[in-house]
Amino acid sequence: MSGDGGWGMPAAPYRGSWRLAGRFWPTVRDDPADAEAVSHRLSVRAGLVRQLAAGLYTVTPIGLRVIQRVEAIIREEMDRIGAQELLMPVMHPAEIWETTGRYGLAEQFRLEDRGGRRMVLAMTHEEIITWHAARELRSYRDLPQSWYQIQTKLRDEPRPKSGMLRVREFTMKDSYSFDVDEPALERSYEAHAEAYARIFDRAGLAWYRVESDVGMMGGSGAHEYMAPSTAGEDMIARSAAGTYAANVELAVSVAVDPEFGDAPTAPEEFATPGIGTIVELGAFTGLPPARLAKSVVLVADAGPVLAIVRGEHQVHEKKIAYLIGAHRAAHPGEVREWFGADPGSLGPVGVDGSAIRIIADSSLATGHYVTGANRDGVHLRGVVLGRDFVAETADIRTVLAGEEAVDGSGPIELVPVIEIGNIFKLGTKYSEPLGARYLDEHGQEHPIIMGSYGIGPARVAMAAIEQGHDEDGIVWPPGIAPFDVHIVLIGDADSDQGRYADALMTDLSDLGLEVVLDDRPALRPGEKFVEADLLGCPLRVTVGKRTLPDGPLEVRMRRTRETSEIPLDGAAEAIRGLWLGMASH
RNA sequence: CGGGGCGUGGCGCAGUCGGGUAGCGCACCCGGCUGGGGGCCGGGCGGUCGGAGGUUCAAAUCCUCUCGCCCCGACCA
Repeated sequence: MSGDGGWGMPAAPYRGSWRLAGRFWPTVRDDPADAEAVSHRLSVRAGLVRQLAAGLYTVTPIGLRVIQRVEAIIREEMDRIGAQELLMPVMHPAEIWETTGRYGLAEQFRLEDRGGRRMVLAMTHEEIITWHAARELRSYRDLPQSWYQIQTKLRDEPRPKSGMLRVREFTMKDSYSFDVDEPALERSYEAHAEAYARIFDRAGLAWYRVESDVGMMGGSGAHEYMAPSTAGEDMIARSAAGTYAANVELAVSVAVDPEFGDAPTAPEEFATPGIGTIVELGAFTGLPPARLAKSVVLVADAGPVLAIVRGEHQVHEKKIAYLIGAHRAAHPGEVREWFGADPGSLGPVGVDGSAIRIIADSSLATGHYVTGANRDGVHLRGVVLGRDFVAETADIRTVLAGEEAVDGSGPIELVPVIEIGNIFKLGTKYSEPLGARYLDEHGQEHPIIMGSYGIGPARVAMAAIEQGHDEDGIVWPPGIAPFDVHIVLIGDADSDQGRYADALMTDLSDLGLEVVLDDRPALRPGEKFVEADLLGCPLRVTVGKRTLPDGPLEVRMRRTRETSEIPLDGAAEAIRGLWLGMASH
């Protein structure tokens, strides 16, 4: 499911070529002190962005070219599937958000206008677009519709970080589909999935599509588009063959069973003085973690819960939350009151299931385990689920690298990723409360079935930097580079070389390439080369005194650093040929 | 919101422990040399040390409060 480029054709609209002299292009020699992520460091150093405040960035003219190329690709591919661009306000009346119960969310910026009317700043636009749909779409004849916009969104992030990767104000492409029923939604969803594959391929990213969390509110399906990067905040689990891929928030796997040996006919007590952790217990018993059971006490609204996973696993917060709702860890005093022992010696045997809900991870269904005996310093061996204690079984564990994919496609690897997009079957989550309904051919009223689909253009750009850079700077994929060709002029603009470089820029532009000509006066050649490497356009052409009068012209590929020398005669066509060769791989 | 770190010319930093006239590199300005990988020589401009209050003869340095930014965690596109 991953893309490796291709589709490198420059996106419309053609935005022209630049002479660099006099342009605002604030490069930086040193890494900014507060930047950690590669994309953060390089986007600042290459003069693409400047920070205003935490999570608030200004995009420079040259940075904007990249963003606009990403957006142009998005527009082409959205239009191709028949989606229609519109634009909605960033500021909304609070009442609409109250209708769906989303007024007052922590990340929501809220304000009042001069008349004291409560307003919110857009985190997203489901409410607004559904409000319009409710007024305009009445009949099955009006459906399906797909509407999209590229618009500023604001979220009061608790922790902005990593430059443009996690910010409080950002541009997002979001589309919304309106359909008569689930099969129709499925078609809209698949159309978006195809568009997204083309978009991320054209942007030159390596990416995965993974199953994602639909949240506790339901929704019938969702996928996220993930660009692998160590700067990523998310983690996906993926099989070697790639047929299984999911966000770790819902990833499942087949745990690898250890050699259990024969179980004793009944649990046997043994003393474990001073043992309080799985690591200590493993060392003490000489058993691998997979033969130990870890008991975790949680407190949900409905009461205490004993969650049991194997020693090598962790209780997965979200998975357990699906079962028990909001919860917290039990206090030590509560644990002692309910179990008669400290957290280091807990276990399910003998626990009153009517007072304490017991949930065991499904990996415990086979084998026999060492558990706490609910007496300090005492454990039990040979504990068997179903024989020695009763528990609900469910998948409540985190996935571990090396476990088997559930579809049998091999061992799981965990990959850090940047989320660059998502597609989500909303169903009637918004159409119901906002009254978006249509009449079918029999005059029956139904709620409109919706989907929503997002992409963060700046994240696409930052992910491209994360995936494409070297020690000298950015290595843009051809599809979204700020320019296709970077001409380094060594010498004055008013010289034979200068005039040649200018003419070459014109020729290349006429062939459909976007060119930046570094005609800045009084800069050392070395500075121009260094900054060209930093900016990372796919091709660099050097025009200097060696070039004229007879050539050759030196052309260098940024990615491979390969230099080729081409004759002056037909140079523009030859450069275009090189560019096409790069862009199609 | 919990934990940690940092705020000193435009940028990167030293000076803070052990109070005593604010320093370095780069950038910038002027002159010259240079001109294919952030070049060289000479001469300059520029900060009152995030902010407020306090201690002291004296505060970048000590104390209190406060603002901002970064990183880890929790949370999220």
